[in-house]
Amino acid sequence: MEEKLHLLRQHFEEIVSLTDDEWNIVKSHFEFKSLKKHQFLIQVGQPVAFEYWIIKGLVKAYSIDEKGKEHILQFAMEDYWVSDHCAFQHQEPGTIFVDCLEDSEFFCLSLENREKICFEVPAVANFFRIKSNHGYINLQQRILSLLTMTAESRYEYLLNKLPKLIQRVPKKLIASYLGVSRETLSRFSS
Amino acid sequence: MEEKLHLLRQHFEEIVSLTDDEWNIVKSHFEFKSLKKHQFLIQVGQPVAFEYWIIKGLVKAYSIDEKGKEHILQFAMEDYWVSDHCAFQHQEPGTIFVDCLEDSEFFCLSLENREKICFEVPAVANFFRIKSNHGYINLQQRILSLLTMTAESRYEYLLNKLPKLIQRVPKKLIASYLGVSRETLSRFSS
DNA sequence: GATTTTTTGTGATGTATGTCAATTTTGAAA
DNA sequence: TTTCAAAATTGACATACATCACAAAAAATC
Repeated sequence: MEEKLHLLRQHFEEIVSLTDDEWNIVKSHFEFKSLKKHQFLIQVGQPVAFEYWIIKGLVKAYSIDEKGKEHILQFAMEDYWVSDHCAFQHQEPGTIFVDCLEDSEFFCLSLENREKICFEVPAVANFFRIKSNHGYINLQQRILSLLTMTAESRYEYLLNKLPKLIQRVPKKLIASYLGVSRETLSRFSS
Repeated sequence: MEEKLHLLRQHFEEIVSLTDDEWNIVKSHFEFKSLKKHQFLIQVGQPVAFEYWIIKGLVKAYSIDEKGKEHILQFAMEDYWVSDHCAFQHQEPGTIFVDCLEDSEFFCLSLENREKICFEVPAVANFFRIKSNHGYINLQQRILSLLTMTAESRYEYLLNKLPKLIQRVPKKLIASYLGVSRETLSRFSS
């Protein structure tokens, strides 16, 4: 476990510096969790007690529409954060599903604990501020890609941006992430 | 000007508390700017020196594709923040345009000053952290709406969510925000 | 290793939405 | 008030992509 916590510390220290004392405060506010492939991290209607940092593994966050079709909001793997941020932030029942595409391990942070360490250790507030800002920028780019690009060029773009991901994830899920039917994706060239 | 700064303070204090001393530090790091309708706040290829909090007015943030078509990333009005966050964060040339749909006034915050007040006044780091988080949640919902909803229901949804905006903005811009042609939007019922 | 399930590929067909063009309406400027 | 430019509407037609159906391939499970 010490090794895993060390990875988390590295993750923080990519953005901000922490003293050993600060780190000891921070790390004591996380819980460990491990799930097998196909198990759920978050479900619609259930409480969303945590934000999760992924130690290892791969998950998908998605919603299901009236017709039962799955729409993927995010893939998240090692070193990513994932949650139903909306439900988590407002402490409301989940609005999306998150489940494991591979056996996965997480460090879990409750809202209470997050606010606690953000106010006790200012560097942590800055860490999450900067992380959240990066996330915002990413989502803006995804929105632009949905507005400006054809399904095929979104696919090419993703192939370039996250080639490793494509290999770990069935194409029908990639299709669902891109907002295109799996049949159409299958007709694309590369 | 004191009145306008007071609005900004209120904006911060909706999320975090600030002592008078803290506020004096914070406010000294903002600059005032005023633009007329049709003037640019940010242009592609130009430096993006600031993030802007809108005191009054209305702007659109958009990119222009190879065919010269405009795609609206965001409308921003009173009490909103706007910038080319990506270019701003990395201090690179702008990748989008932001211009005024109405005469507008702004408080401007440089990257250097933002980082300064975030590290000098922890409450400010928390303010931006929480704001950024809210922004992230909003963008996630917009992505879901682009993935799951038809153009028509996205329009209805927007009518409900931001009725005031619709009245201040020509429909062809709404169309561009929704990712639909103005002709198609014009054929929708309500 | 055999069997079942999941994933992928491909054809035929339907549909939402885009594009082009012309007209009307609205609103801003003089 | 008149004039002019921008915005909105409407029709005809084009197209990217969805859907349905079925078959093949690959992967998971027993």
